[in-house]
Amino acid sequence: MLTVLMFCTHYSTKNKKRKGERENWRSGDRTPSPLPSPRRRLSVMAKICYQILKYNGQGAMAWKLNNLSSLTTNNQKFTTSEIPTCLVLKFIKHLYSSSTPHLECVNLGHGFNSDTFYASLIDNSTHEIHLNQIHSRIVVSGLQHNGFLITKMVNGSSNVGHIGYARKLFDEFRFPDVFLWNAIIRSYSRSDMFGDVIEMYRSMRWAGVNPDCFTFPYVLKACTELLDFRLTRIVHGQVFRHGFRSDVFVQNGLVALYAKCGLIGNARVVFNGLYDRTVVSWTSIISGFAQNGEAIEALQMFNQMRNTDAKPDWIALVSILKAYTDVDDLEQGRSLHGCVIKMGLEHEPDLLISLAALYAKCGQVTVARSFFDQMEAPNVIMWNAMISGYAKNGHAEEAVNLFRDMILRNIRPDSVTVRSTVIACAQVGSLELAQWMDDYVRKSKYESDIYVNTALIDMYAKCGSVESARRVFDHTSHKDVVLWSAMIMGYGLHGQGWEAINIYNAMKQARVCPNDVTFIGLLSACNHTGLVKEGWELFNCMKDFGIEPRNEHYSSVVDLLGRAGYLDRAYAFILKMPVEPGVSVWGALLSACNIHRHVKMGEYAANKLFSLDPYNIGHYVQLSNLYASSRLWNRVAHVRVLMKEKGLSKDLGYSLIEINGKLQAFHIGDKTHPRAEEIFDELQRLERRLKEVGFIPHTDSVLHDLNYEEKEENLSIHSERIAIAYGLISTAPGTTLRITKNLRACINCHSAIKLISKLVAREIIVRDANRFHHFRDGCCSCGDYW
DNA sequence: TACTATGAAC
Repeated sequence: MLTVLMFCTHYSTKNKKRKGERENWRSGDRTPSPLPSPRRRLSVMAKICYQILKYNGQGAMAWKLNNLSSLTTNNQKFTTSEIPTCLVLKFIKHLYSSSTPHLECVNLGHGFNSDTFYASLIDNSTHEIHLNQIHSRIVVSGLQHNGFLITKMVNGSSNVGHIGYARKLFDEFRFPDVFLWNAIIRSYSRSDMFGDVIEMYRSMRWAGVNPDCFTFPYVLKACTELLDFRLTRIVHGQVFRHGFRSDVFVQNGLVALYAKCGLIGNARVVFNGLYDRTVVSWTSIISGFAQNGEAIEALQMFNQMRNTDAKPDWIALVSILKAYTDVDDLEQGRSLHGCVIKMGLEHEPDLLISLAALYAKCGQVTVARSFFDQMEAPNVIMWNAMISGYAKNGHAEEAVNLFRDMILRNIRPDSVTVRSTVIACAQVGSLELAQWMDDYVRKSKYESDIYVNTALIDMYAKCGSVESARRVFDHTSHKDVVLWSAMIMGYGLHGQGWEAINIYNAMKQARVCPNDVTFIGLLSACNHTGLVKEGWELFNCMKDFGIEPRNEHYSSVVDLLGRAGYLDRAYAFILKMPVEPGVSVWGALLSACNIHRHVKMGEYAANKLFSLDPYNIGHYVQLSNLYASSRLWNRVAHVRVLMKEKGLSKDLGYSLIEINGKLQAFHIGDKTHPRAEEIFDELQRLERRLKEVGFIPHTDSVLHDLNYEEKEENLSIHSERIAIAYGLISTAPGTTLRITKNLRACINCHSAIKLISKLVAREIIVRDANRFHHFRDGCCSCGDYW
């Protein structure tokens, strides 16, 4: 109060200055101007100032409304219901700036002081400032103890998103009735502050006020959100005791609550007990079934619903669709789609989005796209469904193009869009694109979004620049376990096992607890670097963190041991596994047998693989290579027959290189490029120089077919070599060449590229199917460990 | 004076 008095004194002494300042705020100056002072001391205005200051903390803000001069409606009369908000506000402003506000108010008619008038003002308010002013008027009119009006005020405050103001209003009211209690409970519910809902509910009961049929829906919703089973039981008991066993709103709340808690049986009992079922009751039980993975039950319920008076709407369908999307059930989704058409709901935008999401997730990108194209104005979520659908199904370029489209059309991407696009960029593998995307993120508001940054780290690692990945990592201030793990993975991919371990140690220092994924990254980093001892130790300390190893972890260890030549240990390790060994485990053993030419064990592993994963060509090729390296030609032929029987043919190898932002693909012996002649000249030149320095091709790999490419007499025309030659003639000396290959690099090319990097003094970065190879000055970052 | 259900991206 002291502040207010000072405030008023202050302004009455500076009365002369006032006029100029008023001009100022009227002309649109946004800095809060001082309040005009009342001409008469101790006027009504002082009270108003007080209220505004108290409830808003920014009293001057209240005076920033304009167009004051146009109000000349003193003699005009409105009934309360027809007063438009703008006029009301003009009126209030006029009232406030007038020298005799109270009198003018009276002049305007009696209706302007009634509670219905204020109720209409409150209902029309769209901003906290309006409410502040109305509240001031209420206080001035002596209506501050009117429970109805204060309830309205509380509701109004929560509608404009000001829960703190609502709470202040509530706290100042001495004896809140059930309406006011409901209003404050509702306010918390609307602000998703469910803990407070329960707290207020408790206080309400403590104050001896009985909850009514409007109280329980909010309380039940809060129980649903908090997933507090103990509380649920208590509240259910109270519902029972207060006699709301047949109130459909309350009972609907209970159905939803039990369904969300996973107690679908209880939900069903409550639902069956309802004799008056509304759309909401049906939707609650249907989505309950859908969320609990009982899609068939949900659909049956939906069909039942269609035979009732409750007109089914699309909401229930959305939750059933979601259930199908979650389990990739395209067939059921399709039949539901038919249902949607039969019901004439196929133009409902939200259903279209759900359908598109289903089709996109199940790989039917074209169908999803047709929905997308059908929509007049697809929203962000629709764009996101398309972008991530494309990215997930190997159409990464399409995803990026869609993102560009989106920007061109001025549709604001959200963090999910950005993240999905970054993931797509990672798949494309172009560093230039990666940098473009990074730039975009830096300029957007998602610069410090941890999910986006995690995706960026992964993207840079996959696009060949572990340094850039590290830069993003260093610039992210809050690091969670996923971000740390992404960085560890990145180092692993580039064969920098020690860096990965350093990061892991730093992570522990930062008191971030590793998870299963962290260890997958660490173990694969050890694999790619040949750190057998370290990998083994890391595997063994997983249990210290309470992490149960999965197949991925076991296969890493098998790989680690097997590659280092400890085949028997690897085999014994598999036998001791507490879970059934999967494809990755036997695959690791087979490839280790391949390296060390252990035919017997390799055959054993291959047979396991053939029964677990019969249509994966890789296993057959591996076995065939194993036989070939042991010169068991009959068996090689036998494997070939097996492959033919299964109708499997080998993947064609190709390499990509990006020159000036354009991706160029080359197949083996590819002469289709316009500059093919120059390319092959360059290849021959390279070949000559290799011979000069004494390079001897490993002819073995022709037999081995290690990289799955067709058997060729001339190893120098493997696709990565052509890409390198093209890169050399198309870029300035010293430029780093970045190549992506769909298969593993063959040992011959690997050795040749090492030398080439030295001969042409270039860094050559090759991303093969497994990892990155950085060739520089005659060496490869993988240390021949791949 | 007012109430409950629901979903799409990751």
